Amino acid sequence: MQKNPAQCQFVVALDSIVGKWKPIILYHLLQGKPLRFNELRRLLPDITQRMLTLHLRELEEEEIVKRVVYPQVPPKVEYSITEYGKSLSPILESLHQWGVAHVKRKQLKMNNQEQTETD
Amino acid sequence: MQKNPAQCQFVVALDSIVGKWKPIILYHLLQGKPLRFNELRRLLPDITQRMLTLHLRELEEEEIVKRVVYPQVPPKVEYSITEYGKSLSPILESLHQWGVAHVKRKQLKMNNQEQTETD
DNA sequence: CAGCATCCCGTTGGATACTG
DNA sequence: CAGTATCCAACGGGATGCTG
Repeated sequence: MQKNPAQCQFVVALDSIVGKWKPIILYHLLQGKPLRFNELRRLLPDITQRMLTLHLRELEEEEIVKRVVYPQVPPKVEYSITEYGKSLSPILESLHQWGVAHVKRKQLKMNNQEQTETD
Repeated sequence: MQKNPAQCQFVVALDSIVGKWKPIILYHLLQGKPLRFNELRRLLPDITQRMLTLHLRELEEEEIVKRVVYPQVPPKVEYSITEYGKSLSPILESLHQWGVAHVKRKQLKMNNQEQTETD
């Protein structure tokens, strides 16, 4: 790892965001409504139970996500974004926008290529 | 991977940034001055040649970084940020700031914990 | 100088089965 | 419902040696 502390903090921030499903989990929780475990599963059709659990635990550890267990049968657990977690919102937002633009750019390039190929 | 296209773009953006050394490489190139391969190595003392090459190639592929080869002996290759690549700057900047704040927060918490333990 | 090739290992994530 | 446990595959990344 890089020694220079001024440069290392990128990584710290990225660690909280990186993980195959973390951005999407955060996206849904940032909508504001607390979500139950299986609600999240439904929103992320391809995630495995295991990964959902792991990622949620990590986000909880960073205090980005809050986990509330309702002591009842059948069990009910709700996940929500913390106030602190909301501070990630602008970053996610800019990442998202940049991503959209980036994809468009790539597609444009692809089209131009086909164009010149068929010329 | 998530099917919903509106949510997928996070990942696209992250892909361009993620990689153990990419943020730090970008940080240096965003200073504006073109850098030679070995200059970058010196700035990232712990990176291996292999990883520097791989990451630079990926960034080049995304047109975030421009690679210029000077046909001379010994070879000289300069890497610089593209105009397009500069559009990542605000994102990197916010990530950095969030990272700094996040570390401070963690340290504060650690200190408080020691405090209560020794009470 | 600026790489590429090869081999290797640890981590991340996936598949599946089981449980309070 | 909301998880755990176990096993396994893929990939990112590291170490080392060679080259135009």
